[in-house]
Amino acid sequence: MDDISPSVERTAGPRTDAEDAELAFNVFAKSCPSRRTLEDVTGRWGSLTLGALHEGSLRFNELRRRIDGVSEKMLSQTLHSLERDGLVHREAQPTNPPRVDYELTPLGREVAERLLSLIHFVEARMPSVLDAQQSYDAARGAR
Amino acid sequence: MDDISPSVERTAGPRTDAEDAELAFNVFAKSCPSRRTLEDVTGRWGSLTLGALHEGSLRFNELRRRIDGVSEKMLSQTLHSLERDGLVHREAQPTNPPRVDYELTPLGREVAERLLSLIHFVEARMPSVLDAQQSYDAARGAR
DNA sequence: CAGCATCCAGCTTGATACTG
DNA sequence: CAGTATCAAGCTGGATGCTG
Repeated sequence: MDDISPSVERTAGPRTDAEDAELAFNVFAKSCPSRRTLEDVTGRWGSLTLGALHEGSLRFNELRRRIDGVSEKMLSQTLHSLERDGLVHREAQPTNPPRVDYELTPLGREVAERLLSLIHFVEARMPSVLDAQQSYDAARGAR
Repeated sequence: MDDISPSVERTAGPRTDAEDAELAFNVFAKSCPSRRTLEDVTGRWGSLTLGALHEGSLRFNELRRRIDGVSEKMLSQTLHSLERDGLVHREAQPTNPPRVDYELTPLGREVAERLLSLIHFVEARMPSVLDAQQSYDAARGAR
């Protein structure tokens, strides 16, 4: 029940490549690797990093300033994950002082586009969300 | 510099409503409320909950089973957040045993669509991601 | 069934200090 | 500049037990 290969629950019959991909990697299944990747992408710092890089390549400390509140450590860690997933490319120049640029890969760009669609939508609807929160808080727990 | 109202950095001049919304609520700013909401939406359990509810309304334990690995506590907490943000509607029937259905609000549905676009894309490209991970691991730290 | 309250292990995170 | 290393602390999240 806890098999190695990508989690799958299928019935039978032939399938298209598209079906295959979606069925083979199902985020709703606990042990599916797509879950980890989705978390890298949507995580607190991952989403903001991809969002920032969508506008163009940035250096380490530029990213740090752009993403208000991220620590050196978390940014470093986040960039490693995204690079490992093949979403971000790291370009280091062996100069002194060192200069390293980070930019999205083609795959990363596609991911970032979908992510930004979500981010922009949330930003645009914040007034509605804030209203809902006030109603909710007014109704129940003032805590 | 740490003001109360939604974080803004603008130059000047008139603006459209759309511009207004995007500029007023900027996730890249640490203290902007949109950041919290984005985290509710993209968080580990929030994203899966919205994804699951996109296919139709579900009861508490149906959700629990659907989202492999979520605990009672986390699901409960997640649903409260999403309800508070106005993305999920809770419909309780005062029967015995109790029956509670959760479903997306219109706003929640729009968010879920954008989220699912991202989720499906990631699922579909997992083979590429897995390849990238292997290359990365092979090159550097076998850790 | 649909939850809430409590406890606590441990992973994540943030400061700080140090390296190339 | 671009990170790594280390350590304390706090929050996340799981397990358990109970309520309506």
